Amino acid sequence: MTTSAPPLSPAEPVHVPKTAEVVAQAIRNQIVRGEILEGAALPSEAELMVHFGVSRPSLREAFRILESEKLITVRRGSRGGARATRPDVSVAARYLGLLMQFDEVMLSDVFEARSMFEPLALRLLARRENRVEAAQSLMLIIDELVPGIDARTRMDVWSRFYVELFNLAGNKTLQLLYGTLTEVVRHELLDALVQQDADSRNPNWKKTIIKAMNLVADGRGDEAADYWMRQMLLLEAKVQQAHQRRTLIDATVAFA
Amino acid sequence: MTTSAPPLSPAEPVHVPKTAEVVAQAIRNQIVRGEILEGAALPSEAELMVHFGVSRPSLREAFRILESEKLITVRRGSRGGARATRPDVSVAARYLGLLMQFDEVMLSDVFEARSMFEPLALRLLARRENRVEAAQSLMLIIDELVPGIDARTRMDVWSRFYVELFNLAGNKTLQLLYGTLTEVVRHELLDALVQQDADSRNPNWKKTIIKAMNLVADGRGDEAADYWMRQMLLLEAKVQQAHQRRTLIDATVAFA
DNA sequence: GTACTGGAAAGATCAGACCATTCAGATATA
DNA sequence: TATATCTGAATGGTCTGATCTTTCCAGTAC
Repeated sequence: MTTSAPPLSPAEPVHVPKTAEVVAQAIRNQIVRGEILEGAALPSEAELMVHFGVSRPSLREAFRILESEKLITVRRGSRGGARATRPDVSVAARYLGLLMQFDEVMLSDVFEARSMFEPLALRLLARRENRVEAAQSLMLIIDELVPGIDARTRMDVWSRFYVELFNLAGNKTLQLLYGTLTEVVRHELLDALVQQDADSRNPNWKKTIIKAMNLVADGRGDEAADYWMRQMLLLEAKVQQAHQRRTLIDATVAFA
Repeated sequence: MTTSAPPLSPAEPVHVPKTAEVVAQAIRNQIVRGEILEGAALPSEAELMVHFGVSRPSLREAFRILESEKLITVRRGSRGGARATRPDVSVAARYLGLLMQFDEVMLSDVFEARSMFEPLALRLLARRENRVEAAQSLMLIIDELVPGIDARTRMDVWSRFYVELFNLAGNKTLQLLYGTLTEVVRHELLDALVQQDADSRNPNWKKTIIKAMNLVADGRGDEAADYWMRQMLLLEAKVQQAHQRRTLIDATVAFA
């Protein structure tokens, strides 16, 4: 007799992994787990082929995947081959940027989100024991913003400031996300700063920072955050005009 | 005569793009720019080979890259081929997860960051004109949290609540980042909820939400955010114990 | 009209070849 | 002896061609 088949749900297309994916996954795991150290060389293509029992094209497809994830870099020539690499936020930023382009996210939207992160860092920092020294070291960075330096250098200083801010704040996740967002709008940031040059020398920026840092050092994180956010909103108002209605897709040189 | 070479900076190895990368980039651009619509089929391998003037292996390497980015899906058989796909946060989440594993980010760190996002959404929402209706619709979702439902369903309700919260808040970037973070800790979230089941029926959760929503509807976003955050810190204290010192790498089945 | 079946379309994988790059050691030269 | 140059081996980059597998569609039998 034939037992009638049980009713099935609508159909769920299972993804059959291709050889390259499987191989890439295996290598990825080894790297992430630390079994292959950063900078260490992987076996040669020939060895990996026999190890995984796959042909060269399949192995190379796996390499391309891992390369696009910046997990490996491949060099040719003698003593060449694949080496494990430390991935950075640029990859995550690329994908987030992609998603944002699909969603037609506006630049102003990204800047808004970014400016909401900074107060979070201030709050966290104000809760830490080393807040006084932290605030001081941050002000040291800001001190480098002497009048007359060019936009490029200014951006570097600001970058270092924020990296250090989130670093001291102590939440690595926030730090990563902020870094990713910054990477997404990196070009626009530079533009904004260049434009700012035309506007003013903005010496009162330092005062803003100093006041916020003092609040942090006093452990008054909420006030620091509020103050910072209000100041940022003022800046945003300016930047918004420049980025009004612009989406990421307009801004991206699209990896060209 | 030989002019002496000018002094060079330390040496910056230029990345020579491989054929597959170039092809992948070209296709990616077409997809992102909307020249290839979601779900639309790309030309067959044979056609793309002549179009880009590359061999089959190179083209296939490009396919693997795009596939790993969820920009295309490839089906075999008659009427098969590559089709454009809408990428989702899972890809970004995978990479962020990778980075976090490298940095040995603790789970508690991710949860902390995640819980700092929600107040941001409340603040934004309280500034919007439709805040009253928004708060009401959000409470409708929370109403589904009747006693006795299982953890899986509860997580779905919570997911919908947060998706809708960030949706109504109006900042797509924040929404994306929150979604990404949630994806990163998806498994642990379910665990946490299951554990919660053992703890209590927590009927006072609803009260918390209702109070926060009322504050939002009143346009008192700061208070709502503060209140929410305080409540969340209480929860975190519990969850922290479970996740104490655990890094993402412990938690990840590592794409296995 | 329904169920089965054969073929065509298209990707998955492999095998082998040849080219290009890089480094190290050998060689030649000052 | 020291330095510059050459040469070859190692290794990845790319291509050509072939075979296997999956999938759909149309034709055929009942």
